[in-house]
Amino acid sequence: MTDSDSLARAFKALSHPNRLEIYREFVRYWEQGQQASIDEVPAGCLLAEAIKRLNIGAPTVSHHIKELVDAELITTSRQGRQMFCAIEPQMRERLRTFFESPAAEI
Amino acid sequence: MTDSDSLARAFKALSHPNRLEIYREFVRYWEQGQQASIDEVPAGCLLAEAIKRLNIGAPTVSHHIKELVDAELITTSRQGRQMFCAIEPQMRERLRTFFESPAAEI
DNA sequence: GATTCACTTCGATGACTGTCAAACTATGTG
DNA sequence: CACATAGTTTGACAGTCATCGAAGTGAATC
Repeated sequence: MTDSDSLARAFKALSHPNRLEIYREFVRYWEQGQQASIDEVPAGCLLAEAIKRLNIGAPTVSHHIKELVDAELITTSRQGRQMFCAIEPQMRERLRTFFESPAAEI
Repeated sequence: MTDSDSLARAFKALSHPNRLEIYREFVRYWEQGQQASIDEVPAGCLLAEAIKRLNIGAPTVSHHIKELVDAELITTSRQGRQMFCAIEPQMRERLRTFFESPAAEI
């Protein structure tokens, strides 16, 4: 996969308002977690909230999260029946530098 | 339009490899122009090249450029029958800061 | 072991997208 | 005016996407 392809894939994952909202909300939770020195976020409360706030069903949220994972924007893990999500700092950084020098391939 | 909507729109515009390539190529030309202290790029040569390199037709390129304009990633103007394109620095900066603090609304 | 919980997978559907060929517009050139 | 150039608009089509309801899975709880 070329550099442009993986970038395009990440942008695509963020190209839908609902998915972008989910990503932003993860970042919000995640940043709180960082302050408390844990690096993962229990997804449950967020997902339940996202389902309510964004007015979409659980299957759709599940699908959106998969896309975020496939685009390497987040990672997930499980403990029991809870899902945990973490931001992928590398991709976030890659995307930030893209807008500093969009022409540069990495 | 909410903050998330306009961000999502910009990401969508960059979510297709061909469109991303066109944007990157504009940035490349634009940065050369900046050094020569002009702020616009004659699109002609680029578009002809894009059509060849990316193997897509003129109507498709035209369509892609419109999407980039609608997303406020670039602006266009005309002189005679040549089109000129310029990068929108505000949007580029907005997107860069997004990846610094994705949760922050602006 | 039956039930609840927290998702996930499947199948379907309506909407959107990328692409092209053909026809069009507007500007410059002989 | 006729013709070429540079890009646009239109209409169509195949492919992708967001969403849902229904059914499934695997872990905790009773």
